[in-house]
Amino acid sequence: MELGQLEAFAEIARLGNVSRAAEALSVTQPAITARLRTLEAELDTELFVRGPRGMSLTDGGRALLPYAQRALAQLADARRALTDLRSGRVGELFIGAAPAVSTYVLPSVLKAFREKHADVRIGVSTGHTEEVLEMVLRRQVQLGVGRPIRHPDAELIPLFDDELLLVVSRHHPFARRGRVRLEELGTDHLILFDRSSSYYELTSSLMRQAGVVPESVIELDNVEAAKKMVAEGLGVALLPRMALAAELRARVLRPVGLIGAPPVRRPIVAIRRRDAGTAIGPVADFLALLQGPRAR
Amino acid sequence: MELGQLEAFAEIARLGNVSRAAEALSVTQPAITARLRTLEAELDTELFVRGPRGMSLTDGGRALLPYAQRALAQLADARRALTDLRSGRVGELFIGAAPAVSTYVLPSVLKAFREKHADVRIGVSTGHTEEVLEMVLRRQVQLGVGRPIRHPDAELIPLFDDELLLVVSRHHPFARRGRVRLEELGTDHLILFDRSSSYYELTSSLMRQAGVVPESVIELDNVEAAKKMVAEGLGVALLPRMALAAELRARVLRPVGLIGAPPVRRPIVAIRRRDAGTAIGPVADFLALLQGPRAR
DNA sequence: GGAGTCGATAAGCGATGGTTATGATGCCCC
DNA sequence: GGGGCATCATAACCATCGCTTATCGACTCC
Repeated sequence: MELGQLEAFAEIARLGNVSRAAEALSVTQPAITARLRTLEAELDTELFVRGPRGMSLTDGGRALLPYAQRALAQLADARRALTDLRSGRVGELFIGAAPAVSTYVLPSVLKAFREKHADVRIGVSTGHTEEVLEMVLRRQVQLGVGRPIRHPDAELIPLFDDELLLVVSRHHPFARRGRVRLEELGTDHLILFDRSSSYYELTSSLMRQAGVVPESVIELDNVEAAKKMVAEGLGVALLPRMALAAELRARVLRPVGLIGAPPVRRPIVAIRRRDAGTAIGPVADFLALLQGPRAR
Repeated sequence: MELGQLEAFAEIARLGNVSRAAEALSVTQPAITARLRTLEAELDTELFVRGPRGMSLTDGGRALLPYAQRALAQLADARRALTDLRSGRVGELFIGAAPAVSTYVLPSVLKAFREKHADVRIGVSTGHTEEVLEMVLRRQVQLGVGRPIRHPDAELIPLFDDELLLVVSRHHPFARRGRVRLEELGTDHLILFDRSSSYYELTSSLMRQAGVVPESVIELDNVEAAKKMVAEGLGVALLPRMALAAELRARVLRPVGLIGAPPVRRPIVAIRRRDAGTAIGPVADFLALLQGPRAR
């Protein structure tokens, strides 16, 4: 039983005529005759009665027809489904992302994605990068976004570099100067966020290396609160740039350059299972969006 | 997209291994590799990721798999359906039959048929042969049974010869003699049935040819009543043998041979549409049963 | 009765898909 | 860490199968 045979069979049944069916399938009439003959031989069932005005289904043919049609329809659907998938128009997009990414990067990227992919189901799970890796490995999500973390089964795709930025309120003396030396932070209140975040450790070590012991430290568990406190003039903070886009644009917070300290960059990567192959469809499109300049 | 390719694809997906799939399909591994490659090329989609421990589905493969499985399942079902149909085990059997056939032949034949074909839907429509022909031509029934009646689209299959039999009650003087001359009927009451039936005309012409004018005639519209009347001694009747099986066996009615008159035989035939092809399945089995000696 | 339609058949050819043999790669275990 | 053992890919060869062209045979319809 071959597809070509079933196709021929279905067309003959539809058109009641071998020659017409051959034309419809863009082959010659003997080819169709042969297909039908071998099909009948294999099934050991006469499918049509050859009459002087063409072909008419036998009971056997009538019994076969719906199955053949359904099978062919399945394959047509399969083609369509794959085309849709490759086009990214439909399908699923489940993302695991680190908190800052989830809060400050995904919204705008997903908004852009949504515009072109209205029919894609989107899901976002937030967790620290280790948890994101877990989600990827367990296939709970197709794509993770976070800092680089090695695992034999995971592939890391660089997206962009995040940066820890020193920000102060617009009334703060640093705001005018634009650049300060690291040691000057010792005289100020330092606002740290989320001890469980990797940024905490980064910030601390930066301070230690410079021999700076901040006069006092406020510790918070989320960036939003930290930003508010800085804006209120309660202190200064080193915060990831990607979390600051809105405040910097609104000039509510001001960035201050650090003299004598290398910029603290954190690569942000996409995480995929190696065995997922080349990304296609929604995942591929979303990945492209993340890598594009818009994302930052 | 070929069936062999889909089969290979499904097997690889199931077994996660090209070599194993090849074994399962009784071909060599390169053949399966080639099938998969051409399938992937045609669909322009990677279906598996080749890992060191075998193959694992990509998103594309995962999307295709259910379609492929459903298509293959349809074809397996198709095979089964045709086998069932050819075996006659399941399906439909709609019969149109002349009244005498319907009443006196079909019950026993259908009983025998039922024993071997419990799952076949059976339908019987009764009508005179002309109506039976109509039913066949309109495809209301797959098979008609009646007397021969020509039509270009109808094929007639001889089944058996029915015979008009002279019967009398067991107390009738003829019963002892076993044979009488046609002319002797003139002194008796003749019971005729159903002026619309072809038997009426047959009987009448027989009488006319012999120059016999029965003393009196009772005309009925059904065979059952005629038999009852004969049994009650109200007269003699020429009735189709197939309607008399029970009474002859029970010796309630006695057959009487006619001297000097050729036996009046009526062929009973099956009627099918020519364009229905060779009968298969339930129809074929039923036809065989009708042609067999049991039917008579 | 001849033209036209329809399917079957024959012969030849090219493509396709199969086999065997071998290569490349990564893992596992000693 | 290196040999053996999986895995899948590739190459070369070959047979088969299916398609095309050309023709036939049967039947219809005007």
